[in-house]
Amino acid sequence: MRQPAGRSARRSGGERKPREERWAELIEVATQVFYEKGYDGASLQDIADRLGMLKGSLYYYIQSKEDLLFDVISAVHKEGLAVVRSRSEVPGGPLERLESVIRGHVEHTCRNLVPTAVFLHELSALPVERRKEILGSEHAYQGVFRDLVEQGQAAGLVRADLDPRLAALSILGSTNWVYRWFRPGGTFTPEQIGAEMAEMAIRGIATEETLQDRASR
Amino acid sequence: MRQPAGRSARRSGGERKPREERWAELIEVATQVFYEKGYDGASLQDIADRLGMLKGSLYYYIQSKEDLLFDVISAVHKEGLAVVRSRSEVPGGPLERLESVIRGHVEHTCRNLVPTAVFLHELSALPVERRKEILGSEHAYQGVFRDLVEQGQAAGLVRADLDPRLAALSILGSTNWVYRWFRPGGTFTPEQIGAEMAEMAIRGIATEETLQDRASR
DNA sequence: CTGTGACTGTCGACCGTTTGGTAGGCTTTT
DNA sequence: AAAAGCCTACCAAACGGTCGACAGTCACAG
Repeated sequence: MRQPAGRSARRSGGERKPREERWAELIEVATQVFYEKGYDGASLQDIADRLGMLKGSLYYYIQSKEDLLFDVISAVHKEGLAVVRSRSEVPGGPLERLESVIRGHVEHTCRNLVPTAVFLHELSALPVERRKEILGSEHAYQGVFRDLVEQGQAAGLVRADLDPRLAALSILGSTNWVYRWFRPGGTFTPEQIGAEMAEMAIRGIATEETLQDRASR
Repeated sequence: MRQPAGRSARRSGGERKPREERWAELIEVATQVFYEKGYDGASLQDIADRLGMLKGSLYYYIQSKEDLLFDVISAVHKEGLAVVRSRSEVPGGPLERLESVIRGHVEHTCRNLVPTAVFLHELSALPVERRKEILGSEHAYQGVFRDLVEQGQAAGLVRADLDPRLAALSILGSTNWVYRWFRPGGTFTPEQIGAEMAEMAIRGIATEETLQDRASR
């Protein structure tokens, strides 16, 4: 437990804040700590320390450590999915929509690096039921990508011999991997990454004719 | 600790095996347990239980829990890197080599799902120094892919406006993501996945002329 | 063929620390 | 005076790790 100084240190920091404000801080700090140490490697002590409160006090806000991870993850997931879903309904053909989805997804990942990393990396620390509660029984993200690929095939824009599930997983792989190497202020901007990845993805699945049409525009 | 029955149960399983054999078992079991529970989530007790021995006995083989993870990870990594490196020197042009690398990488991942997953997922549980000891100071995998892309550009086969690092990361992303969804006996075979991913990747980075040449072959 | 001693692999009990979690009381705000 | 926010003090369990004891195995001497 190791309280800094059980004896002499009376109510040291102990700032009192309204519930909502503290809750926001809690989520933020927990996200950061889970990011740095992983869910199992992080202790409630770590989180409490950084908030300037005692471990026991956390239970005024949460019911369990697991709940905390759940809240962190489900928040990012909801947000990310909203971005992707809205982009998938943008005006234009399937390929324009796919491009928009990829760019949006990548940019959102880069701008929310820490929460996204926790989502992608620590989801497996949740028990299956709670995982499903977040993802839906069918993987939602995957579905958006796959649908767009299928629409592209229906319109003759995407190679017909391609398995749409595989294509979706491939694209999702390259975009989801971004959280492993992107660093803000690094060589690339989120927009650059999004744009180039979208371009590669679309060229990867398009028919030759589609590519020529796009080139001559 | 909870020994099954400290009193009555004399040497229960306690099979005695030669060092090498046990070591192999240990690595295998540890890999599996790390896969299922994650490094921090797994306890030496879990591993010992599955080996039919006591926790303390593990220290006849290892110096620390961390060493165990290190050994598990560095083994897969060495193997995987060897596959990729050898494939990168296959006869043919840069694109043929890239295709071979991607196929080899994906197939190796699928056929060594569990160790690969531990490598990709738990590497971050190692302290930085030991991580570098495995990866080399420059990320080796990434280098192989990037080099091939650059060679492709030099030969005019790959779009010149593409950043080779970004292209490498994109390809590596889609292939490394495979460990998250592939299941043996599922819809796709490793060969299928490797082939389709290679095709998508190459089309994604190639110039229009290259694609037409390939199509007319 | 037997006796002996060194070695090897495992046990069993233990240590100090940390963990997630609980309960009741104190203080500040409303 | 009630409610909200946080602290103190505690718990049982689990963790990684240590260490002396000891049984089974094997090589070799007699």
